[in-house]
Amino acid sequence: MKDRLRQQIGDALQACFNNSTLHSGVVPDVQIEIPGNPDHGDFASNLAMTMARAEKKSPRQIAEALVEALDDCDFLSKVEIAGPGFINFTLAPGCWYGVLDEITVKGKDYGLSQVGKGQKIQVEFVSANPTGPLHIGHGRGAATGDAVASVLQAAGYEVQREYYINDAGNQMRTLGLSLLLRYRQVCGEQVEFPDDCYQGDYILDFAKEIQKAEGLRYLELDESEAIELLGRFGGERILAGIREDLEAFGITFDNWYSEQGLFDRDEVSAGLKVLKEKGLSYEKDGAVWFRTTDFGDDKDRVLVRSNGETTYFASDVAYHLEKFSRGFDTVIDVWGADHHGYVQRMKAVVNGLGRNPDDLQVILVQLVSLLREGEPVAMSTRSGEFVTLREVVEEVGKDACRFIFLLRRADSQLDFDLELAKRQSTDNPVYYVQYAHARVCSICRNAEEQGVQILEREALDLSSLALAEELTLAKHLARYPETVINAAQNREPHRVVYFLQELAAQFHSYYNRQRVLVDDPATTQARLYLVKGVRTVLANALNLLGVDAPERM
RNA sequence: GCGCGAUUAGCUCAGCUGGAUAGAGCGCUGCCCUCCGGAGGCAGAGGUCGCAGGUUCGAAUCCUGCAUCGCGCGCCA
Repeated sequence: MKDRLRQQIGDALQACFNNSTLHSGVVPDVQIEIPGNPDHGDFASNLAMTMARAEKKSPRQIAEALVEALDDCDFLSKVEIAGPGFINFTLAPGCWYGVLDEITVKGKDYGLSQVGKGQKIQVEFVSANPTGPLHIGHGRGAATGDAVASVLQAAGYEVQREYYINDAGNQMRTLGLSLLLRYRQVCGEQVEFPDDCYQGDYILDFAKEIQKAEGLRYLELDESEAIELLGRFGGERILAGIREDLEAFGITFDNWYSEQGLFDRDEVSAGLKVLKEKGLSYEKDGAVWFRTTDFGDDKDRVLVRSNGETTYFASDVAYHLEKFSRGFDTVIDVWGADHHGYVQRMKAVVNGLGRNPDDLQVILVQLVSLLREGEPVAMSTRSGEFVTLREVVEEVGKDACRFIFLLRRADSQLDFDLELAKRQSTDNPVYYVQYAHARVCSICRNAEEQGVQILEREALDLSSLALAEELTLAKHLARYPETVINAAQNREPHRVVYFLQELAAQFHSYYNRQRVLVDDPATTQARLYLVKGVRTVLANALNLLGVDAPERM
């Protein structure tokens, strides 16, 4: 619709140049926006104002010339010049109801587009270390990454979802040590459990299981061997749990990528070699450094420590090098906001490797504060008693959990009230939206029970959709595709959430004032057609967020 | 100290990348049940968009400075 209008304006502009009403010949980017105030029509263009300087005429004069040159066309019902020089366009109601046909025809595909042109994008998210269960913060990262990926897919990008497993390095050793110490305790030894070991109860539980299954075997092993074995065992075990938790959360990855694999295939050392050959690294104080300062970082970063061990950063360099070699146009990393200091250096790496730093985009996900009836839920990381994602999903359900995680922009800190999430009332945004969907379904069931025959499109008379609220609903439905595109291009799935809340509000309001199933058959048919469009769009949008659209609740 | 991010209604937050009278939810006040699910709806009050400058036809939005808050600044991961 917008494009058609843009075309019309472009033609009018050309006509003005041709008949010399306007002189500059400069064709600016025609901006069309949707005014906040409905009195200003359905669309508005600021074209006349932006041209004022080049034309050396007042915006209103330009606007008049443009409006004069505008072809008569059936889809515009009113064109006005207003304010300092806005041109406001009001569309004929009929063309808004055309969107209902589009929705009906496209069904689940309504809202999909090809603006991504098949560009390859990888979204890497969660990527929690396999040293403990996922907690609530990981959950938000999971919901965000998955929704970003979905929204990108809907916009025509080719998307891969990847989980990077940090299964190498110190943390696995620490995990092995933690398990070994707990195991010794379980076996009756008096050993101290240091602060820098993993404190959570799950470690102790595993240790008990191991003792039960394998007896005292690990006591007899060489300590370093025991640590390695237990670290590997524990890591695999925890990772399996993470997969289960994510599955229960409705998230599946296309690829699980192991850091250890990078070492096994010598890709870390290969990556280091690439850097050296490009002159991007140097030795100092017995360590190897990356010249990230050449690309905007604060200081250079260590790749290989003086003791010969590579850093996590070295793995990440190799990992991102490898990612881009897989042919992605853009790589998106979803990180906890506490890692924001890391962004600059990774972009420096990408830059140093000869790519546009914007090819790596980082979405930072802020903390989640867990509340219960407004009171903070204690989350002591010291004792390891954090709230796990699993617990929260079990308590409030997948849908509420995912929806609430996406309620705010990712970089905005989020309050998550467990009681609110469970409440079945208007305070709870997820129920509010799902309920709208269930209500439409309910209406459709009633229609069926009453024996309402659904007519073919040709037999429908949409002119009975004459109410302002009906037009408003149709207009909102028409905005869904661009909402998805905006969400994709800005990597901001919360825009879909806001869209949904508004659509649900409009629907509830309409429902409350008007009956769909009325005595007049033509009106009933037309309203059912409208309301089914609402249902489809609600379902499509919820689906993008990984939230179910229930038929009854 | 340096860097990053924030600052919008009593509270939690949007604000479509520079547009016209700044929006929503919660909370508050007052209404609406012979009605397809009241698990709802309607209305009202509530703002010098942190402060001060600048850019221009036009600024919550862009630039500069300041203030306050949060986070990050290991040869950890």
